[in-house]
Amino acid sequence: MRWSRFFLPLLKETPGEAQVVSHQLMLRAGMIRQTASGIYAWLPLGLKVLANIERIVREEQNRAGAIEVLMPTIQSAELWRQSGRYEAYGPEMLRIRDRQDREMLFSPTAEELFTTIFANGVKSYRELPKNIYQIQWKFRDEMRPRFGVLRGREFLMKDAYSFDMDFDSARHSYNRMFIAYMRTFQRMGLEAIPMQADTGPIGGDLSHEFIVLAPTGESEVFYHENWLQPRATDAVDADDRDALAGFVGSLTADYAATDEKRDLAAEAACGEALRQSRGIEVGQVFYFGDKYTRAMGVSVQGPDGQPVVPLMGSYGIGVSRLVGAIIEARHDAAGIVWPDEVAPFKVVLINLRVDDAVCTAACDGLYAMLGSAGVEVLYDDRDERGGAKFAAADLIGVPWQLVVGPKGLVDGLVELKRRATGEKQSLSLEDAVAQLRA
RNA sequence: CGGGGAGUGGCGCAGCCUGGUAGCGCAUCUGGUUUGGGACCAGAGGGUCGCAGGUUCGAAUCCUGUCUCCCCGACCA
Repeated sequence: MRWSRFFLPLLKETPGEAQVVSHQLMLRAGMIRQTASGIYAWLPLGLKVLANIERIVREEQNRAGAIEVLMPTIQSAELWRQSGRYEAYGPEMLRIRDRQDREMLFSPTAEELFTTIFANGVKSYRELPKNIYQIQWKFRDEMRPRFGVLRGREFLMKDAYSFDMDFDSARHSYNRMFIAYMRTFQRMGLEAIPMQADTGPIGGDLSHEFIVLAPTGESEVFYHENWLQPRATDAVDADDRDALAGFVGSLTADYAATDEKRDLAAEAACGEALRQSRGIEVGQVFYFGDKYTRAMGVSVQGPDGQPVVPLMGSYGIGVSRLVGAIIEARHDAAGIVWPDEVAPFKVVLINLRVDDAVCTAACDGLYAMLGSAGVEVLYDDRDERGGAKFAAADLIGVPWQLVVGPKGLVDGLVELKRRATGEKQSLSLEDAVAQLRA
């Protein structure tokens, strides 16, 4: 993409509305614009990041055996009356009336609809287990939206729902999602800590929140310092029920809890190793048994011909929130530092002298070579001074900066710089392309 | 919802107390000089001061109402 043809409105100054660093950087880097309290428009750069996060989430869900669907955002109140939540959910649910004065709502979560769709399509125990998910916009009319996309009212969420015949199987479904979540966040460059958590309005008796440590986080969290070490998540066969249960058990052996679920005895056992900090919740997994299937009269036929009420879990990831959470965890004084897998581009090609025919020819050539090598490149072909280009490249946080100027070209060299570390190397054009291709 | 604060060109702000018809920096446009870490000179465009009502000869400024946004608290992916 040529910068001159892209839509990337950068801000030199921080808008007064933004208080936390991720919000400030998202506005300054031209990723989002606010349109109403807690509601954001996603501009091209932000959308590319959002799509990358979505892709990682999707790949890991699919890998864990979940099946993707897409539900409507607008749902009928009737559906929610069946579970009793239309009244119970309260003012956080945005209620709408259509032209026939029918009561509708903008979905804040989708247990009812998934349960209904499941019940319509699955009649036999032979078809279980099932785990179906979507990545869809939700709306929760929060009392106080804040911190940009970290607490928006409209937000993109991955929500998965598992259906099993018995507790052991349901527990396995839960564990599969648990490990998928660990992998998902690691791929985004985050160490998310699973913490025992309250189940809240969804209900149920087993739940973990996945928390990214950050000083701006809204949750107060307590954990054993062992959690500060990265965890291997590949070392288990997720299809082996006992092995996976053991693995998840060992992962959760170290204490970690949010402030609603503190265990003072466990904290005492941690001794000096107990840590307290703030965190951002990026995902939550719940097991809640037959809460919805029973309320909504859902059953499948068991092996003996008798009806069995399936047991459910639900699993959420805050996809749009992750954009903010990653920035909170990965930035410096100059701007964002994207982890490779979520970066909107792999490299910024910086043409230091667009007025210099040799320099521009070299850049155009590099742009073409990188393009045909399949490298996602943002080509800064704007008529700006070097300093402005470096500052802009640092702000948007693309992992590599390929700097091309007449001085280096005298010796046939360009400079390849790593955004995260500031390491620079001088290379020939061909070597630079080869390195970026790798 | 309770408590606090703010709405003035695209962004950041001053002016308001003590009414006299709007200003600064950045950004934008034109011309020129420049160009390896946010250039310089000259010129230009752009604002019914959130909205409505009131007071006054006259309102960004005073009064009333209203809308929106932000911050702190109780709730949540």
